[in-house]
Amino acid sequence: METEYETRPREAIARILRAEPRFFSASELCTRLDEAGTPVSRATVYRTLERLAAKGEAALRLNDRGEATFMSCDNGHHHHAICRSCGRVEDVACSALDNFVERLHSLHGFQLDDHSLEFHGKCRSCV
Amino acid sequence: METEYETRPREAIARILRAEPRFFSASELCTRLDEAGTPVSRATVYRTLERLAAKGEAALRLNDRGEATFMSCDNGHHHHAICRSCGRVEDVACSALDNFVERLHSLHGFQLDDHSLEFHGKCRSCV
DNA sequence: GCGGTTTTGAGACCGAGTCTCAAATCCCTT
DNA sequence: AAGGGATTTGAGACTCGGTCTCAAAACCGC
Repeated sequence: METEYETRPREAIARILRAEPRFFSASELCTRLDEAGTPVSRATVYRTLERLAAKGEAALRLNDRGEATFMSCDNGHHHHAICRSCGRVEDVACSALDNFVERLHSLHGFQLDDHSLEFHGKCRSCV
Repeated sequence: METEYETRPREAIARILRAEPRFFSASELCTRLDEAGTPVSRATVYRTLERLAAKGEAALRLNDRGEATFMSCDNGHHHHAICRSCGRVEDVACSALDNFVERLHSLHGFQLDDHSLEFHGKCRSCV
C-alpha cells in the first residue's frame, strides 16, 4: 500500500539541497554526498529527485547543456533570477505577466496554459 | 582562410527548416532528410545546426527532455509562443518586460543581462 | 581538369539518465 | 528485540543524444 519510508539516502540528499538556494545536477549531488561521507548511488539520487519534484518539494530545471538540475523549492508558481556567477537563485513573482498574456491572446489568438520565464545576471553580492 | 562552401547537405537542411515555423530536433531532421531522398549524416546535421545558430540564422531551444531543437529564425531578441499540439511557433516581442526588469533590480539588487520567456498553449488553429 | 581547402560520413566514444533484480533497509507487529 | 512483509537501495548493463576522429569526397578558383 505504498507506505513511505524515511531513509538515510533521502535524508542526506534533502540536507544538501536545503543548505543552498541554487540548482544542483545529479552528478554534482553524488559528489557532494561522497564528500559528506554519505555516498548514495546514482540510481537512488535520480529516483529521489524525481520523487521530490513530483511532490512539489523540488524545482526541476534544464541547464544550458540539457542536464536536469534540482533545487529545494516551496510551492506556488513563480520565476527565478539566477546569478551567472555564484548560481544563487532568487524567486520572482509573476504578476507583471498578466497583461502580456492578454495581449498574446488578442494579437495571435493563442490560448495559453503555461509559461516559463527566467532571468540571468549577477546577484547583489556578485556584482 | 575559412572560405564557406555551399553544399548539398547544407542546402537540404536549410530547405527543411525553412518549410515550417517550428522546432526540429537533430534526429527528426535526419529522418526528414532520409525521406526527402537527401540523406545527411548525424555529424553533419549537428555541425550545420551549430553553424546556423552561431550565425543567428537558427534559434536553439532545449525541449522538455533536454534535447536540442532548432528553428529557422530571423535576427532580433524576442520570445516564442509554442503550440503544444502542432508545435507551431509564433514570435512575441518583449517590450512588456521592461518594467519587470526594473523592479527586479530595485527589489533584489539583481543586475540583469539576459532573460528567456516562453509561452505554451494552443494556437489559433489547434484550439 | 588540377589541386589546395573545406566538408562529409562511418563509427568510435562520452556522459546523462533509465532499468533490472537481488540484497539491504525500514518499521510494524508481537 | 526478533520476525517478516513491504519498500528502497546499489551495481552495473543499457539507451540515446551529442561529440570527435580521420580518411575520403566535394567544392571551386585557377
